[in-house]
Amino acid sequence: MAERLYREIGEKIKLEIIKSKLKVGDKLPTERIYAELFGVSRTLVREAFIMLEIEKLIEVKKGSGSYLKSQISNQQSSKISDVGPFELLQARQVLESSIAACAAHSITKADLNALQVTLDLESSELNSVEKANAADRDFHLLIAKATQNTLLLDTATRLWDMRDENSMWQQLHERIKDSSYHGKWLDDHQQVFDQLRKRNAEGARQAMWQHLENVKQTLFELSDTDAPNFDGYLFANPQH
Amino acid sequence: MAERLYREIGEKIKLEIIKSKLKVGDKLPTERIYAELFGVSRTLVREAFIMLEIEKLIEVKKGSGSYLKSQISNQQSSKISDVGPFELLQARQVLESSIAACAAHSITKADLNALQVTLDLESSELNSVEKANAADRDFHLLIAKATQNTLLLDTATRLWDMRDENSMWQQLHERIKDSSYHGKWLDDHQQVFDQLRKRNAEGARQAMWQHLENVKQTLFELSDTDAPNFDGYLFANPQH
DNA sequence: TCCATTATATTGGTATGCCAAATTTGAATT
DNA sequence: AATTCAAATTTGGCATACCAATATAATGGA
Repeated sequence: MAERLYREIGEKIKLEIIKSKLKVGDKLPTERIYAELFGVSRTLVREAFIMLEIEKLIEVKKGSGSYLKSQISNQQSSKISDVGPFELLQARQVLESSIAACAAHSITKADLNALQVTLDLESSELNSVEKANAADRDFHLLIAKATQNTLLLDTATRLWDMRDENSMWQQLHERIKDSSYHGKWLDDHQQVFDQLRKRNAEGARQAMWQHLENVKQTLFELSDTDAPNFDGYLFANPQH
Repeated sequence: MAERLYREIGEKIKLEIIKSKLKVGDKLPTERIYAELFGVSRTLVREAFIMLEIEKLIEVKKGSGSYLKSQISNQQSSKISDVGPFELLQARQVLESSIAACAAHSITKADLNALQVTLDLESSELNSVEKANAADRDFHLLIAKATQNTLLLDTATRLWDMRDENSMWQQLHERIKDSSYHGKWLDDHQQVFDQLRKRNAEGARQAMWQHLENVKQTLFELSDTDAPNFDGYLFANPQH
């Protein structure tokens, strides 16, 4: 474990808030009260409050007190980051296919050149898993960047980074290393690129969708565990 | 202003990291060094470090030091929340239309019922702006929830909440109050609902796209300032 | 020379104490 | 009884001091 103490305190405070049924706008117990309650110094409670403040759950006002800013859900209480890899891929499929379609309208020659460079890098770095992975990330994020929309890039980045935080993905990633799937995905990337160069929005959407469909399929084959429930959407194509 | 000092220190540290060109994995200067550099106590630097840690930018290891966890972009450096309302709406249009299409596959009768209730609420609460606004939020987020995908709901929620943090939106919102646009948007919502009920994915996508197109159009009319650059995408329909 | 062991220094972790802003209280005044 | 204003209290802000874990340097034996 060896987790920093302020986090532990912070989680305890969240539970305390839930238990005492505080509503948005309500005043929280003071730092000193929590300190005594948990048997720690006020410094630690203060750090925990900062954590909650950064998470936008509370608002701290000097001389007045701290106030509940948004309702605490059980999800926020524990770790949200550990969603299944299939759920993550599905989200990426839905969102990134649209981002690719959007990018097809706004992509510039410079963007296309950058993508080309990344594609070349991917094909030349098939041996180094780390390099190939970085290039993979670049490819997807460059497309999001080509939309010229900060929030779309931000969304794509957030989803990608979640992948690396996901514990189950780590395990699956080990097996992907051994396989030769990066070669297959390279073809996928090439097709997405071709559609973008033609500025074909629907083609780009389709290609990106199919690419992530293939990734899901691969992951499915590699995982010996039972597949989580996809509600019949795993292999469904929204284009149909 | 009256912002809490640790935030200020945290931003300064981010700039300092960028200026010194630290890479992911590199070791940061110690808390004591920053404390002396900024002329504050180590406590404040420590609080700033906690802020960066919560933001997943750094990792703090007792007895060893703190390390850069992910590359700091200029966006994370300053306030990311203050993107233009049009950029935000464009992102919502791209993403939420796909989310609606996805939801059309997985939506349950219970979801549809909840949506119906929200629609009724919207039409009955046309006078109370606050209530109508809450219902509006519920409508959009219920659809995201109907995808059964945590991350899609999370994404939609994030985008919506950004709206309220956006300073320019606040001003525009004042004028929307006076207008009767909520009535028009109610029709849009009804159409989205109809497509979802028919489980028509492409219809839902189209309807949601058009709805947010209308919102953009309204905002465009209401804002007397020159429109930001949309790169010809503002009125483009990816379905074309 | 190399490796294991111990001592020292470095670095983050926690507690205590005092300061400043905000709030509350209550006495004085009308 | 209502209002005003100042003193006291409450509450978060910040700094200093010491503790504990880690890393590094020094030491000594093989």
